Amino acid sequence: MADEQLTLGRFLCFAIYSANHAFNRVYKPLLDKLGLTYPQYLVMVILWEDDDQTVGRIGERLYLESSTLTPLLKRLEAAGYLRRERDMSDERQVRVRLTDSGRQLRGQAAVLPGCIIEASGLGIEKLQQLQGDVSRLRDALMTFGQDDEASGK
Amino acid sequence: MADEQLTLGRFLCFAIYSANHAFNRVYKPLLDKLGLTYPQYLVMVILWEDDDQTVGRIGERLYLESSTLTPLLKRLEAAGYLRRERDMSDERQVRVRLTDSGRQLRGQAAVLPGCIIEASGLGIEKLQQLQGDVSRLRDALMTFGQDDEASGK
DNA sequence: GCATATTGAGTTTTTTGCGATTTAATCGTG
DNA sequence: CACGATTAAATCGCAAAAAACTCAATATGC
Repeated sequence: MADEQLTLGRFLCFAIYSANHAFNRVYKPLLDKLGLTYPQYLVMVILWEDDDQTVGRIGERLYLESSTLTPLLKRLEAAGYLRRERDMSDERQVRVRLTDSGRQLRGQAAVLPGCIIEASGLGIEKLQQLQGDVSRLRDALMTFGQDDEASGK
Repeated sequence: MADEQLTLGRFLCFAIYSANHAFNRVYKPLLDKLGLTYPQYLVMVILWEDDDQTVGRIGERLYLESSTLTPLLKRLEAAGYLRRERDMSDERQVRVRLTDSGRQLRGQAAVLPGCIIEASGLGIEKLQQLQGDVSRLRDALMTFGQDDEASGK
């Protein structure tokens, strides 16, 4: 029973870990053409959905700290895809906005999700269900972490 | 239809990406006590299952290249958990073997999977099903990548 | 038996990611 | 208003991961 749990628990985390790698490998050649890395692509996706967000808000959605995002955003700024400007009314915040070049990239990136769906070899329903299950798992894991902090300290 | 695909494909990869992060965060405090990182833990798990493997074989099972594994294995060697020795009969290969200290670590790591199962908040059946689904997704993505190389080049 | 191809690890460099600390701006309270 | 507390982002230092490339050992073809 204990051994059974051992095996199961180990393998779900490994399945997620290796599936993440596999996604990376499929995305890599496609993203190379756009000059983006995978985390950079995720930031662009967020901005294509809602332009003009603060660093903190982007971090909330991607679960990343400012220490990770700041250099990443600077690289995207250097590539000409976005601008970083202090908010007028609250100068602690930095607002991130797409440039024309960044908006144009969206068209070129539009083929990506289709490629991924094809590569997954799964139907839309199954993909949708998996996305829901994995997202709920993530939320449970994150909640657990917070509980731990609250009770442990 | 095209837009629907866009959203789905994007979010499944993000669900996996963020779930992987969440696993990392849950594992981190537990692994810190053992002086291991998450990928280092995965290597140890493989060696606990089958000791005395080559770098290449470990890479096959974890889907990692030697460029990733070599530095990682050197750190584990420096920590005293394993030894790396050239194979006598084929000196291109390096055989990786646990030390006594590395074998002892298994006992301390035994609590981890239970913690992860608890953190996931899911039942054994659901975990098992998810593990299967995500593993199959990974295999499909990897097969696609290989097809791509074979036909594309 | 020798030249070439292939294989297996290692090296180098860039990006990612986190924790701890720092700086600057804003908020609250007296 | 002024003081300290809080917030947002940036910086620094570090470990890790991934890709491109190199190097050495073995295998293969002639």
